[in-house]
Amino acid sequence: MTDALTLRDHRLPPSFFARDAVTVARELIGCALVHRKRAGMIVETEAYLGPEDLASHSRFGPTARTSVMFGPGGVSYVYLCYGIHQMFNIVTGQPGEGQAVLIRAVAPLLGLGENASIGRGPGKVTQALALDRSHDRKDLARGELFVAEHVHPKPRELARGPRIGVAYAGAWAQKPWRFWWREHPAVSRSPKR
DNA sequence: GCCTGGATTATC
DNA sequence: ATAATCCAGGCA
Repeated sequence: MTDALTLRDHRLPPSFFARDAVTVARELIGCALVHRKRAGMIVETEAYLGPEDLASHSRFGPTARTSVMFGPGGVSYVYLCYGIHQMFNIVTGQPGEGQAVLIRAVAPLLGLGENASIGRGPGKVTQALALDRSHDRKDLARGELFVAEHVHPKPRELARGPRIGVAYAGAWAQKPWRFWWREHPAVSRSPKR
């Protein structure tokens, strides 16, 4: 059974996030993203590496917005995109590296109701879990926002491919650093290019 | 300071 | 195909 107490007992430790973003992005599929009384099973992620990755927000080095990416793993990074949508990320790796994983889709686990089924995409993840920029730079090792290991009935079928919406990044746009649960209905649509 | 363009989404 | 909506980051 999935309930709030069970999830709370399976919070992922900082060591989980201290590894490289691609590994963390892959292993987050199937885990639970928990915020207060709401939880969603992560079914789609994208890895963003450090300044060398021209698709990453860290490509300009530490700035007022992105300095959190250069801190330790296991901390949230939430930003506003297109002036409309809030995007939820988790910093990974070691201090100074500038990596993060974007959570692009979750499936309803607890308290999401119909929210999660209305529309899809990373902007809907924050909406469903009631997250916004006030949840930026939160330590996922403590508090009411965290990721938990989650035992799901079906074995996950993992797919991977290029990240979405980063055509400006040249060759880096081709890197297969998007991961998703194959054929899961909650996964975002894949726009052309 | 000004200007450009988004790790998007829904609708026309 | 395009509007919505605002702010980050580069450059002057």
